[in-house]
Amino acid sequence: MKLQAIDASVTLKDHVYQRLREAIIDLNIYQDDTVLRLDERSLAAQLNISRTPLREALTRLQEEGFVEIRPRKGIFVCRKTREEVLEMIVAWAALESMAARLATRVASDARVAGLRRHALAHSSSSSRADLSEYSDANIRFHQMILEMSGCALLAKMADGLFAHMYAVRRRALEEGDRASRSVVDHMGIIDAIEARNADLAADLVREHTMRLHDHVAAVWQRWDTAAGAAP
Amino acid sequence: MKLQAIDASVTLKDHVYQRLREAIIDLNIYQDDTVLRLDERSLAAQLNISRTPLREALTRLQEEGFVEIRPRKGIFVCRKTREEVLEMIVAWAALESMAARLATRVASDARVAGLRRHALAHSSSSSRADLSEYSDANIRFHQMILEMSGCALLAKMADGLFAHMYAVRRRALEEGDRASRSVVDHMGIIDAIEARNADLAADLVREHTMRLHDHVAAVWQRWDTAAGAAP
DNA sequence: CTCTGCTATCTGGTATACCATAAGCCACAG
DNA sequence: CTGTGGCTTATGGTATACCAGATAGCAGAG
Repeated sequence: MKLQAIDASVTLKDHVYQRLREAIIDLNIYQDDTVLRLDERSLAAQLNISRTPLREALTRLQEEGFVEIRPRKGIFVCRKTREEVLEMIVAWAALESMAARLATRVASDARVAGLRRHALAHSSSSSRADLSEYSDANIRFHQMILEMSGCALLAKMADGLFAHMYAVRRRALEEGDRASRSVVDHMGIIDAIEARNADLAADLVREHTMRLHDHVAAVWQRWDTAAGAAP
Repeated sequence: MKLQAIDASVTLKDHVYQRLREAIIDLNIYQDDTVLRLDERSLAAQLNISRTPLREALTRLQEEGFVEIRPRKGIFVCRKTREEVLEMIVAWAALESMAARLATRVASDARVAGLRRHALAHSSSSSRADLSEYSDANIRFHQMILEMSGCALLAKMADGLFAHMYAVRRRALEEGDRASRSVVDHMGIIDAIEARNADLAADLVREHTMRLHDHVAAVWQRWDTAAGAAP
């Protein structure tokens, strides 16, 4: 008889953490009049657990910048300011640029071919109305580069940033003809990696991501007034 | 009458977190026969608090990779593998390289002058036996570049990496004539920033940090056998 | 009518009690 | 002597009780 091993390392607090994380990411907090207040007791009741594991999950979420816990005031989902978003994009550009550089050295030809295949398969959707699909494919493209670096930490750190930017990215891509420009950029990046040109690949990735940075900087001035220390 | 506002947002769990973090960083776990096991109850007794805030602090430390919590097994201080250390150095190079690039655009002449002053003040200690002092000054040098970027997130992310590398860096600098080479590198970096040469500054910083990467990769093969999933 | 101060209540912070699993020890059967 | 099964104990996981600050509403003094 063969039995599958049971993973006893998944605890309630881990489940709760993941659930809350997904829920918060799905919120699309920006511009909505969503209630950003979380109540420990009612959350615990909803999830049918006690406050203890819930609080440990919330601690993790605070650590990652998804929520802010103000003692005896409340727990609030964080609304990133424009400056914070811009800084996240800068950090992302830094990480992915390095990833592209490494990829030119360590990525197999097969992986590069796979990247090109992915980019080609989804390039058409940029011209269609289905920008949401293109947005997902676009994120995947960047994740693939990060994975091709062979450096798991780069990918992990970038993923942490991505999580905060799902809402942002959708909106950013929907404006102007950024999508088609994006396709051109992607092809250039793939060519550089394929040619094993480390400096060029790193430069192109950085410039590509920093274009999003400049775009966000130019388009969204309203944000910096939205959040901050409430009285 | 003027009174200083009281910061009521510092809670026990925050204190505990900081204490434990410092204690763990001071451990210099590598190569020691230090006990890596932490016991919740005895820790709580030592700190004279209950387990609840302690556990929340430990959750944060786990999130940051300082400890590993194995359900019903124990809490262990993490010993990074050689591969993990190398990846941290890569990520660090990525972040600081971008920081240097930004610094060439936004750092004031005064800040750059301050950086040069710092580097000059401590360059002599590299030839002396006091490598510990040089190591601290060296870390400070890199932090200054990160701060000069004006991007707080880059600095914050890099600091998270530094914390894990205090033990590593001390040892790395103590071998060979890396210290004197380091001084030369630093001056080149300062010159590039002063000349507002973004590409050069970014390249020099990256290459400088990646030299540490290659050094660690070459010197410490033993690590990759040390840690891992214990039975 | 207005302002002050009390109080009821809500919220997160902390302490404690209890639970389930893991691990080592030991007695007993073979 | 050896191996098995159960018991004891240690450990983290979870639930619950209690605490103190924060907040809003209300009553009474002015």
